[in-house]
Amino acid sequence: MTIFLYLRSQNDNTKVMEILIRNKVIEAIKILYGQDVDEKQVQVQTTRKEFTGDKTLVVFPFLRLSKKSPGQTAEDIGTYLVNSIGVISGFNIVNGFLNLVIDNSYWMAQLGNAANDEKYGFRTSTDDSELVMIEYSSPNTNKPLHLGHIRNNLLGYSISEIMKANGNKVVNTNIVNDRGIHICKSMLAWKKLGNDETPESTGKKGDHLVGEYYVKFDQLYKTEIAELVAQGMSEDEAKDKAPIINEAREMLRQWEANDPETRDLWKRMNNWVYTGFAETYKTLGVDFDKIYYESNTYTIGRDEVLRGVKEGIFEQMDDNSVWADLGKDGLDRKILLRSDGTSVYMTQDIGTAKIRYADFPINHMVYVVGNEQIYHFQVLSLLLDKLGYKWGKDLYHFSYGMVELPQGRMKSREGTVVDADDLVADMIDVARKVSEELGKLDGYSDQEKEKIYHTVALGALKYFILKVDPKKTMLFNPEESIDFNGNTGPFIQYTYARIQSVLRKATDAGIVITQQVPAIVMNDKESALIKILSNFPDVVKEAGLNHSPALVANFVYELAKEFNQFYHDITIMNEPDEQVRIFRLLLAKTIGQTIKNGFSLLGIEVPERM
RNA sequence: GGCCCCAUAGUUAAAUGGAUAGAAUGGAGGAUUCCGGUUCCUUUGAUCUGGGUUCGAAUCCCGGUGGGGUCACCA
Repeated sequence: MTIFLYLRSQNDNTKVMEILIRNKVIEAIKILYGQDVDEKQVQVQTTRKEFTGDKTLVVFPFLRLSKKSPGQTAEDIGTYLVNSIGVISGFNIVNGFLNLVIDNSYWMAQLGNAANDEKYGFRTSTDDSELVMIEYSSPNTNKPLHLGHIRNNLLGYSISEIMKANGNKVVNTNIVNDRGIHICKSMLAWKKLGNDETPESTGKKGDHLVGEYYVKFDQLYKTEIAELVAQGMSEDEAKDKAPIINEAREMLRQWEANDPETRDLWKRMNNWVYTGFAETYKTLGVDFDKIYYESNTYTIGRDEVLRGVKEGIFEQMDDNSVWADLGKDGLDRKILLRSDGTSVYMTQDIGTAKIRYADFPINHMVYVVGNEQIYHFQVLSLLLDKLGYKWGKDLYHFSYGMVELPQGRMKSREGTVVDADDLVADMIDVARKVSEELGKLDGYSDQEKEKIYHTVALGALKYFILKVDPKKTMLFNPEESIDFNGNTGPFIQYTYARIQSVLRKATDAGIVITQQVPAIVMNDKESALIKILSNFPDVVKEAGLNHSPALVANFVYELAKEFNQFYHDITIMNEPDEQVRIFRLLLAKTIGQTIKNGFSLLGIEVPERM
């Protein structure tokens, strides 16, 4: 049959059927009505499940070409398609929608494709694949990671995996905000109040210890402001004149001047933080190919800004501060260097961008950063463009919404944050409790059990966050801990574990599951499963185009849910016909593999038992 | 105030301009001699508002309302 030859000739087999149908529809309209039709007018989509059929053609756009009723037009085209495409075995018409029925032989072949490909749905990169650099995480070294960072890290990692699955070469990068006035604040507070406390002496995780001093700085600062205001100073003036903030500013100048004592303290405290971060990253299962530090890139940014001044792109004021006037671009004036010559965030990002493009042949740069920085990236893109970098305009800011608590926004300075480490620890406790009640892990060692609790806890957390549209602000209520039932990670992990359990039983019974699909007559449940399964390559592609982990999450859930219905209604191991039994085992195995592949795009592991 | 984003069942959330707006959770009721009861089935309940474009609008355009962000010599 032509369709199968066509399939084999295409490495990229997404939407093959839709494309074939579309081409035949164009042909049909030419032959039947003598008219040319625009490709975009031919809409072929998957039939909604309440109707009979597999693919649906919308015939409304053709009515003015056919000059016939919707029903008659659909009848004409349907007949033509049945005669010209072998695997279309029939059609029905409902309200101007032409539903095409595709023969089971086609779906059998689809299962064969999937079953014989461990990386079904994924494309591999080649020498001429595009290089995508993805920046995510981007922590400050003055406080530990919190729930907001978790959303960032999970999105960044997942987008990276999705881009890889679409055949791109990917470099995961992290820019560490390791310098600046905010870092000096925690250093200063430690110097004043720290009594030489260290992670070792206190038993605290390094990033947590440093974070405590950042909070202490803010408390001191607020006290001083209140005192000055009490003496009759205005709030704004007090904020500027408070002794401790001026000490912090002086410390930043000392740091930029390479003062040895300041630099030593800085290195020491940053190293505490890095040790802490490494632990959190490991727990979350995220990693980076290349880490940049702003302490290394800000000078490059400063040089770029000064070049801009020389070339008349930016202006230097009498007090030495440097500004970009973006009035003509519809934006405001933006400071690039302070009057004391020190750098700001924007300066650093200019330097970081420049060095990245020097280090890698980047085709596509993605910044995974919260939506409160939309303006920042708009400006960054413009500034780089003005500085003469042709890629400046191409930066893609993947912005995502805040994570809010029931009482509102998290504020690290006020200590109202959900700490990343605490949250994960809580999730693991819940997973342990649920698992112990079920007792499926009896006989496992404590170490094996802990590994599974970790997998399930992280699965719950990651799925909970990634299934939500990244654009949307999400509410997280720590009181109602994340569900393990319904549309959740553990539900899908459970489905996977269940499949593995059946496969183990089959192996124990000496059944060999061949890669060859047995030629049996499928029932409706079986073909329904294959139809969902065969969408996977397309979902991977769409997820890549839209940078959307949520599409993958929805797909995997749909697949798992359909499998559970199948599993509930139809026996696998008790099926008397051996060929049918093997077919079902192969189907189950392939679905398990696809769940695993889909979840890998979300950074979620699947357990063999749970 | 300028600019940007968001608005769908009580709650969390789907839907390249297409059919009767699809799920989960919660509530109510039920099934399963089962290969893992974290399963399955039934029921309840939603597109903020007013115009416009279209054969067709949750979706696109304009005006409201509500919420959030941003416009720092913070990052």
